[in-house]
Amino acid sequence: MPGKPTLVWFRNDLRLADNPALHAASLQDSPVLPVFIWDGGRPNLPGSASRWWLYHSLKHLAESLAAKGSSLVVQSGETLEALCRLAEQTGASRLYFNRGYEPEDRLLESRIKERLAGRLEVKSFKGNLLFEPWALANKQGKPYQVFTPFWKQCLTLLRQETPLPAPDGLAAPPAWPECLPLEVLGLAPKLKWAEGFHTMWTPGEAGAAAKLAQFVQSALWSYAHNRDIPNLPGTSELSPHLHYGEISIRQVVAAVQQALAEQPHRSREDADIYLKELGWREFAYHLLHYFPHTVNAPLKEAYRAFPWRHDPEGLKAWQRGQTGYPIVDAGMRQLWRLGWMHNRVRMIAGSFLVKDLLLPWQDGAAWFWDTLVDADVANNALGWQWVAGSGADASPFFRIFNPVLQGEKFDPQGGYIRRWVPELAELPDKWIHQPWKASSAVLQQAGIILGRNYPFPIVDHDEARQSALNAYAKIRS
DNA sequence: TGAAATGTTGGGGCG
DNA sequence: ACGCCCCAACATTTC
Repeated sequence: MPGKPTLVWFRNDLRLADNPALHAASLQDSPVLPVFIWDGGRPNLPGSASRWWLYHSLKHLAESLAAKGSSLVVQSGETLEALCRLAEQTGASRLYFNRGYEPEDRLLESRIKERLAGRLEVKSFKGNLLFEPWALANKQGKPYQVFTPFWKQCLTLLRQETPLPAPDGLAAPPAWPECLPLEVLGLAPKLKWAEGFHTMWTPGEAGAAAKLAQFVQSALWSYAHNRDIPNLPGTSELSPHLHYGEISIRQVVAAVQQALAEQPHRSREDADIYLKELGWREFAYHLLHYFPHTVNAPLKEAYRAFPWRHDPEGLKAWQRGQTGYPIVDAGMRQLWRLGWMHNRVRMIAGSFLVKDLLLPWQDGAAWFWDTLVDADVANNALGWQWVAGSGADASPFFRIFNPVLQGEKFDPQGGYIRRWVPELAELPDKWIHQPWKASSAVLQQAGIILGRNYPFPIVDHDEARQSALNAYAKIRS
């Protein structure tokens, strides 16, 4: 029987299908030893919501591996130490993994190769992006800072690729190393907070595949319009699955391409717009790779001098969905309940924090990091810097969302508000996005007492807009 | 992947 | 019939 085992190090690629590292390992005529290591000391440790997801995803992965006659070896501790120890204990001759793209990942991977390459074959694969950050450059040979040309190049390079199948079976090693029960990692939240997450999410590869199939069957074909309507399931809802690699980006693209090929009458325009959104994800990783400091600091130097306010009460009101602006509050409460917020509302709520409250985007990024199940270093930094106007190809600072107009435009019947801010449910459409303008009779009729069961606006948007423009003027010249 | 401020136009009321 | 004014409606500029 077989030679020495191949260690397959699982990270943000918690799937069996289209997993290049696992696939390559399964082709070797030797046992496969899947391993996951929880390093509680690493930077950018997943936030609470993300850890909830990870716990369930690992559980699912372990079951899938068991069904293939294999097992997931779970350990905790410093990653390099754990891998060395495992290599030693198991006598492994190979270490395979899919590359990660956070700055710390790059560093860790090179340390692993340095340390282990003499003793076993260390091989890494591209599993999580269409184009690795360093694979693309503009005509001057420099990293892109504008999305459109970046995406144009992506499209010229994009090929129809067939995703790899899941391995039929995985040969087990003669003995399994020590494995921690998942519960020991302390990933699941102690509060009941996350219980509602299950109403929307099924972490794991099967849940991801189901979401993709559902999306390609329906919402994809009205994506151009419906993706902006927060009260509709108009988006793919794949972000957390993609973050943990329960589905690969290549599988998603292939599914869209295949649907287009099989149903030529379908709207290519909608599909193209969706693919472009995936392009923003690629762009985020590209930027993170070349400008790693932008996780915490603005890409545009001038923004370092921006006169942000200090307002713990305002921040708290925003976090709890008590700003008095219904669309903002609805978004923040959806986030708390589902670990997710519709993208249109992320822009509105983000703009409100940064431009109406004049609070640093890093505060918003930190809250999102802890509460989003799809929290992702690259996407979070890109999204917040876009909102704040301080990033690459960002929304100009003076582009300030009006929360009332945005609400009226994208939630005209107020269904989203009524769902997430139930105390406003009885208000007529006309006032649902600006309850403070309703007459006292209307408010009474709807059972609302402003300042009691729903707050007055914590800032006046028109005044806040002027303050924001004044603040912006200070850093402009 | 905004919104407000400002500018322009053209139809209709009216002396 | 004509010029003048008003002001939607739309376009452009500015933040």
